[in-house]
Amino acid sequence: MALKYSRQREVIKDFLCTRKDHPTADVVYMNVRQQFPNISLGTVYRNLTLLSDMGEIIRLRVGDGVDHFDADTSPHNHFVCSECGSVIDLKMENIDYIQEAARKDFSGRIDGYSAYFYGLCGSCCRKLQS
Amino acid sequence: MALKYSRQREVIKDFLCTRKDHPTADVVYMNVRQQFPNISLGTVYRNLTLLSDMGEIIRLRVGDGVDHFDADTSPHNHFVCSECGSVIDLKMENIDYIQEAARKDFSGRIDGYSAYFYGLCGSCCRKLQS
DNA sequence: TTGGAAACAGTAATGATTACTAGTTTTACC
DNA sequence: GGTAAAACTAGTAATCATTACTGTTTCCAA
Repeated sequence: MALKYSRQREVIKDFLCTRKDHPTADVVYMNVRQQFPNISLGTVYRNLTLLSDMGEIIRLRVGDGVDHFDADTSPHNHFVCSECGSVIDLKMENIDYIQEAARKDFSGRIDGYSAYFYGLCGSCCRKLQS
Repeated sequence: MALKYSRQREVIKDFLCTRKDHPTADVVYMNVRQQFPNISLGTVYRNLTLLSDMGEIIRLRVGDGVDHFDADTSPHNHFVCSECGSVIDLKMENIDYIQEAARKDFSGRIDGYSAYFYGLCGSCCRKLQS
């Protein structure tokens, strides 16, 4: 009986599924609170951690000091805008082969990697031109 | 006269050059304090940020919630042990070409990427076998 | 030498996240 | 349906890395 049903967890997961912008815990909290006014921030954090431990969502660490969460667990990469901070999905070929390159001259075991790209997003690019 | 000499900054940089294990700000502080007992943690943080802004050192964010610093600014990749948390240099071919893959179908501008590998380091591998 | 910018030590504040606690909900079993 | 243990919750306090503030000190160009 390790895991019990929880309405709060369902609502959090459902909310995350509606978003493609990789919200932070705080953004999840703000939004979920509209349907669930009494939910506590701790509950949001606990369930986001639980869901990501179960592999139902992904925790993204893109170096801005705040964790982002993604309900899309299919393999894909991310881009972070240095200007506006938005986190965007990248449509690109799979680059898992970089693991082979890393394994070549390494005595330990490589289980995976974390990679993200940064620069200016399309909309910030346009703004900076004008 | 934007940048002035500072003994503290020099000592911090020198210490970092002696280390290949990518210490955190706190580790730098602990060690530098042995030669410089009155140095303040804020000074360590400020100078690490300054040095990395100038490109003399690199700030590493490997998802453990603490920044690591590296005096080796030549292009190379890093490995993080999931067991002991150590951060290790990887000798591997350059993988900058993944940026081209990312640029292919993207409307913004890609300036760079951040990547690190994780798994078990050599020494933790051996420990877990016995 | 000296004036002002830059840096400093020491301390307080910030902000994301985690831990704690007493009460509530879920669920396996009767 | 009843019930009890385990999981979960809200609310709050604590943690911990990092940054900001403040009054003093150091550096350096003129």
